[in-house]
Amino acid sequence: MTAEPPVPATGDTAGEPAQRRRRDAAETRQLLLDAARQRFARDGYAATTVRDIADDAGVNVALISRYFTSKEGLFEACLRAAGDELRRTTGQTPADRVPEAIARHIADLGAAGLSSQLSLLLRSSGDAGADEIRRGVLVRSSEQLAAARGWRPGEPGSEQLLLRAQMALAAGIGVAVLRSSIQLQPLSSATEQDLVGPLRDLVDALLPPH
Amino acid sequence: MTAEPPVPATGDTAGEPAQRRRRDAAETRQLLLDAARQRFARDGYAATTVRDIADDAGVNVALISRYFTSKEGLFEACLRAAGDELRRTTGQTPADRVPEAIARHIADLGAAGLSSQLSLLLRSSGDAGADEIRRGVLVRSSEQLAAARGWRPGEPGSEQLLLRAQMALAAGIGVAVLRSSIQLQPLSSATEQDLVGPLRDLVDALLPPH
DNA sequence: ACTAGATGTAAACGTTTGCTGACTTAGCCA
DNA sequence: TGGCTAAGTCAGCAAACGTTTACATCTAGT
Repeated sequence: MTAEPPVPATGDTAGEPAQRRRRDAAETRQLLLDAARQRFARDGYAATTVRDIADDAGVNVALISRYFTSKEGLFEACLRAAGDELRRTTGQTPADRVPEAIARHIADLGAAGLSSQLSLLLRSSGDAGADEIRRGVLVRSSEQLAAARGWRPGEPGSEQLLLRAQMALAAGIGVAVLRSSIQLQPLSSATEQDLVGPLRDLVDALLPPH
Repeated sequence: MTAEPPVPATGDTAGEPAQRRRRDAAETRQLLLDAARQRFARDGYAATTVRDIADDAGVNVALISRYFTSKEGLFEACLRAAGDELRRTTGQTPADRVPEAIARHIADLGAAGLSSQLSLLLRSSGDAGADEIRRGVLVRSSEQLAAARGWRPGEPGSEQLLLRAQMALAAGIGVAVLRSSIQLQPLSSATEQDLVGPLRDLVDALLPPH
């Protein structure tokens, strides 16, 4: 459904961040989105309750239904945000800088970290619509990654390259989850510097620079 | 009434021999275990209901509490079974055959497949005890994997090797999940032969044969 | 200043969840 | 056979879930 909540009238007094309104639909929406992304990424969809999210955001539960129609709608919004972020990374990164970019994503364990957006991508919601969004995000990201190493759609024999790009993506997501969600040591406490070397080896082995 | 040993120790899953006891605690336990492993791996812990599991196993719900105390107890039992299986693979495999072994695990997409046991390892239950078991399984498996490439506990500078082994494990689990749970194409329909090559490159890059 | 609509609140709805206790039935031995 | 115990069934509880409804309060435009 394209159920759009009452459009947050942010058009007024644009570019006025200093003046924080006490009632700001756009800000409330964003608070919910941030809280939900963290919860969904860390605990999974089913284990996360809408009351948890609302409490984290410091906001009333009913506003989830108001702004995102339902819990599923909120999850889909999180997926889209994570997909945009990921595509931005894999898209506008020079081919030889991909391992560093992935390492930066994975290493960022902060509360609002990019790592949680990676973990989000393998949390299933049980909702068919969300699954489709997630697949689309992953397909596009892996295609961008493969393209950076010479893959062209439909080219014979290039299926192998796409497969290898997807495995590299899977590896990155796996590392992100074992770090943030499972908290496996010493992987969990490794720094970005610790990760970038092995990741470079990994990516270069799967996708040889051409 | 033909006398039958009290515990037939049934090993088969589907094959229904004519002489199946109508009341067999050991078999019922195993039916529940198999059904639970599949459900937990595919849908996650929180999204799986005990009624779902019982229905899949063709067994009454109350028997879960009887045989496994609780839903969490059943999950922990699944985790232990998956851990034994994984440790058996990483443990008694020659160092240079590790990629093949991992590929075999990942490629097995059957209903009672080994792949689902890999996916199980990154499903969180929200239970502290289960999380500890999972961490233990992953730590031991990664140590075995690292040891096969020369890692020795406590040796200075070998932390790097363990880290790389955990990343290889993470990569394998990530691939398994994207294949079975997310169903990402073409990764999902790749055969064992398709996977073993890239996996060999991946493992060798992370853990150079010494 | 007044009002209409946007924004937020509180409480409850109906459903589903994991789990339990009392019950019935099958299997086995004396 | 009779009877005792293991194995399985059944109905239902209390809590938690997502969602909705009715209401209160703030903000913006006139």
